[in-house]
Amino acid sequence: MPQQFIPSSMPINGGGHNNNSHNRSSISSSSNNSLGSMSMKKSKKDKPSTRVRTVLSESQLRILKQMYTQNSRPDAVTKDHLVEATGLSARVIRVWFQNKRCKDKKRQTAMKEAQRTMEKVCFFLSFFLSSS
Amino acid sequence: MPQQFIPSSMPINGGGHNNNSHNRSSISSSSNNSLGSMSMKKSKKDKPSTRVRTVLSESQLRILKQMYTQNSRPDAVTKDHLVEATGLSARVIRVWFQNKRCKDKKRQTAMKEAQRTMEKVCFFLSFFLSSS
DNA sequence: AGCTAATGAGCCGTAAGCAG
DNA sequence: CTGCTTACGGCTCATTAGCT
Repeated sequence: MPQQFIPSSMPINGGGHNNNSHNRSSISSSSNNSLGSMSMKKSKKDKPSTRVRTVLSESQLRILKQMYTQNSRPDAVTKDHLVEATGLSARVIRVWFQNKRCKDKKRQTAMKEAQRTMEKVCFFLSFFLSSS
Repeated sequence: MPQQFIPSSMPINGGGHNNNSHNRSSISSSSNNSLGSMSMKKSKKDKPSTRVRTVLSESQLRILKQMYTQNSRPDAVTKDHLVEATGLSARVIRVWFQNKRCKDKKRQTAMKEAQRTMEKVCFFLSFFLSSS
């Protein structure tokens, strides 16, 4: 249930990294293409654990993001384009956009909520101050 | 930013034992690498202690350090380059950067602290001197 | 002894999986 | 498709252990 909570406090800090980190990414190490050949069944029964997480490289991410700003819901042709441009599989592209949309929406909702509570706080604050 | 608390908050995650070990003993001190004939796999029983400490050669270290000055937090592509350039495993590269960052940070913090206490000392010193 | 690779725990962001 | 959950890769920080 609560994977998501609204922090409600300014980033007190967080351990760790400066807020600007866009550093994420990775590349497939030299030319792997793990798709296909690996016989991983899609049986829903048991997969004790082998999910292959593709790590997107900086450049791939940049391409995807740019496209996203133009159109968050690209049609098939566009996706095809992206496949070619990034070298990723169509599936990865699709999933990326899905996740991105979802994430964005969630963030926006959280932001609105935060703003609302902020306004409330400000209101009460001004109220108390004016009463004295 | 300077202060860092370790929250130690709720233990949400169950478990989490992940261990991937790619083990690769790369011992390349400048030249020779021949084989790792000694393949000590980790048998879970009997050697609580045999860590393979990689000794970095001068040239490898130079490459890493130079890259570090440019970017202390390289992305995967860059790391991949480093893997190729140094002949070290990706894991070793990653760990090196982690340790380096940590070390740097610690040193910097210590330096700041030292400076602060220095200022205090100077202040008191000047105070006592002026009083006489 | 000091340096510093390596390890482990705890956490975060997010790609992948699945239900609806 | 959305929305939620899960598992993975990487990070920090503290600690352990192998060199010179």
